[in-house]
Amino acid sequence: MSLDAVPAKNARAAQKGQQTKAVIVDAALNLAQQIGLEGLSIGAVAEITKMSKSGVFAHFGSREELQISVVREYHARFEQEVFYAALSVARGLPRLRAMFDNWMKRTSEEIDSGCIYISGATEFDDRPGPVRDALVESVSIWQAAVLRAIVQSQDEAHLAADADARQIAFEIHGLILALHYEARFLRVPGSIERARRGFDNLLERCATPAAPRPAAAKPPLKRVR
Amino acid sequence: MSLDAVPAKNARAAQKGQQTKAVIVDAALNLAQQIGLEGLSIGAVAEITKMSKSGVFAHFGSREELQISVVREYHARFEQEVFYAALSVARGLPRLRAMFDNWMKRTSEEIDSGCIYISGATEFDDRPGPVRDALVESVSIWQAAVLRAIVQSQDEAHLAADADARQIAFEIHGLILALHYEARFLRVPGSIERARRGFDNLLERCATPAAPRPAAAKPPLKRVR
DNA sequence: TGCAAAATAGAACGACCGTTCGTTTTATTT
DNA sequence: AAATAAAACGAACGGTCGTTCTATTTTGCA
Repeated sequence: MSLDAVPAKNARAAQKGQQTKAVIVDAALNLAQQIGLEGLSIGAVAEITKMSKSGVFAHFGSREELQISVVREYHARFEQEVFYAALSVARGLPRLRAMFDNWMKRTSEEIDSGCIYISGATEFDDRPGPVRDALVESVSIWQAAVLRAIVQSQDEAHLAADADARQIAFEIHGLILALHYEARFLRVPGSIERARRGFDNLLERCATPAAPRPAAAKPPLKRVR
Repeated sequence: MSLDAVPAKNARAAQKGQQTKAVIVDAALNLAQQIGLEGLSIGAVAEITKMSKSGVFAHFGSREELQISVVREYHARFEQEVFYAALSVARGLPRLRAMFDNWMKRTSEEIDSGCIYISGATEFDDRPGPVRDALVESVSIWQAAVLRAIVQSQDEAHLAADADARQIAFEIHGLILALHYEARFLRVPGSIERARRGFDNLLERCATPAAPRPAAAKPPLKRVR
C-alpha cells in the first residue's frame, strides 16, 4: 500500500467542485442580503452564476442546506471583519470600542446590502429548524464575544466593576438595531452619528476615572489573548 | 334631486361586504404577524376564513392591496393601544413613560405574534412600492408622536432642555428593537426588565431636579391637548 | 315578492418553486 | 491515451402562487 495513494487525493483539495461551490455561496449570500434567506431561490442563484438549476442544487442537496451554507459564510465574514480585526487593539475599553466601530461600519455598509442576522431573526423567529439553529448559534457566539470584551473592560478598570455587563451588551445591541432600522429602512441620514453618540453616552455612565478617553492615546498593548 | 338619495346608501354602510372584509383583514393580520407580510398568501387567508380564494381576492383586487389593508389595520390598533391609551396620563414625563410602557407591553405580547413594523422593515427595506410607503408612513407617524412626548417633557422641565430629543428617541427605539430581538428570536428571559432598565438609565441621564420620580405621585393633570 | 346588484364560489391560466432523473460534458487518475 | 469519477446540464414532475373568468348564490331595496 503506497502511503501517498490516499493523501494524494486530499492534497489537491481545491477541486473544481469546491471552487464553484464557493462561487455559488458567494452569489447566494449577496442575494440573501438583499431579499432575505426566505426569498433565496435556487433558480435566481442559478441565473446569477450562469448555471443550471440542477447544477446549483447538486452542490447542496436541498434549499435548506444552501441557506445554512449562506449563514455560515456570513458568520465567517462577520467574525473576520468585526471580531478578529479588533483583536489587534489593546484589551479592555479600546478593544470594545474597536469592536463597536467595526460593527457599526459593517452595519452602515449594509445599508445597501442588508444584514442576515437581523433579517433572518424576523424570518425565523417562530420557524424552528436547522436554519434557525444556525442563525441563533452564530448570533450567540458574537454576543458572547461582546460580553467578554465588556467584562475585560471591567477587569482593566476601564468600566465600573459594579456595572451590569449584560445590560450594557443589551443596550449596545439596541443601538446597532436602531442604526440598521433607521438607516436602511427609514433612510434617515446621520444615524451613524446617533449610534456613536449612544455608545459614548453608555460608556460615560459606566466609566471609571481611570478609563481611557475616546481620543486619548491608546494604552500599551497587552497581547495576552 | 333628492338630498338623501345618495346618502341613503351610505347610511347603511355596514353592508355584508364591509363586514366580511373586516373578518378577512383580521385573519390576514394575524397571519402576517406570524409569517410576515411577504409570506401572506391569499390561499392561506381563504382557508382560515373558510372562503374561496377568489372570494377573498375580490375584496381587494390584488395581494398588494390586501397587504396595505393589513398595515393600516395594524397601525390603527397600535395607535389605539399604545398612543391613545397614554393620552389620559399627564403630559410630560408621565405620559412619555406610559407610552414606553404600552409600547413595551405590546412588544412583549408580540413575542408570540410578531411586530409588523419590525418584520416589515426588513422585508421592504429595499423593495419600493405602496406597501413600503404604507409602512414608512405609519412608523413615521408613531416616531413623531414619541418625539413630541419627549419635547413636551422638556417643556415641563421633566427632562433637561439642552438634551437632544431626537437622540433620546433614537435610543428608546433601540431599546424596543433589542427587546423584540432578544425576546422573540433568541428567547432570552428577562428582556423586558432589561428594556425597562435601559429606559430608566436614559431618563436618569437627561433628568432635571424637578423631574417626577418613577414611583412618585403624578403631577396635576394638564389636559391641554 | 320580485329584481338588480353585490358577494361568493369554482375552475382554469401561466409562472415559478424545489426536487428528481437520465444524460452529457468536463476533470482527474491510471 | 484510455478509463474512471466528478460535475453540470436539460427536461420533467407535482405543487403553490396570484390572478382571471364565468356561473351561482346571497343580499338589500322597491
